[in-house]
Amino acid sequence: MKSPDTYDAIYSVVLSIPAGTVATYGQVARIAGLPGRARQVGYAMRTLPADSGVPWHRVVNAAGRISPRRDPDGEWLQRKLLEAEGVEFSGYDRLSLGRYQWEEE
DNA sequence: TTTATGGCTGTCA
DNA sequence: ATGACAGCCATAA
Repeated sequence: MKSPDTYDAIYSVVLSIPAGTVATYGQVARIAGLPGRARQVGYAMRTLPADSGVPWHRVVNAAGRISPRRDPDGEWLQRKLLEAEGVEFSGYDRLSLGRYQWEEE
């Protein structure tokens, strides 16, 4: 792999997101020390090992929505997982960022 | 190696 | 609110 530290930092941040809250890709990227690399965070999620134990569902895009990924079922799964943590959705995939967005330490 | 694509973001029309 | 553009750069072919 190219930079293990990068992924490690990303995972670490995502793992730090409290249940019932969400964070944006850009936010995670910045906290992980990767400003402007939100996309790479998304890639990190995409290539996530199924057994990584990373709560990727707590990461949403800047609009407070679930990003349309390649696997249509994941979108549904993510919403379900978030609802299970107490996050309310306004529409099919929308949620109140102002209320659930994670405030980093 | 080069190219294309992508779970994004912020700005502007 | 929606759509187009331009940066960011790792992964896949």
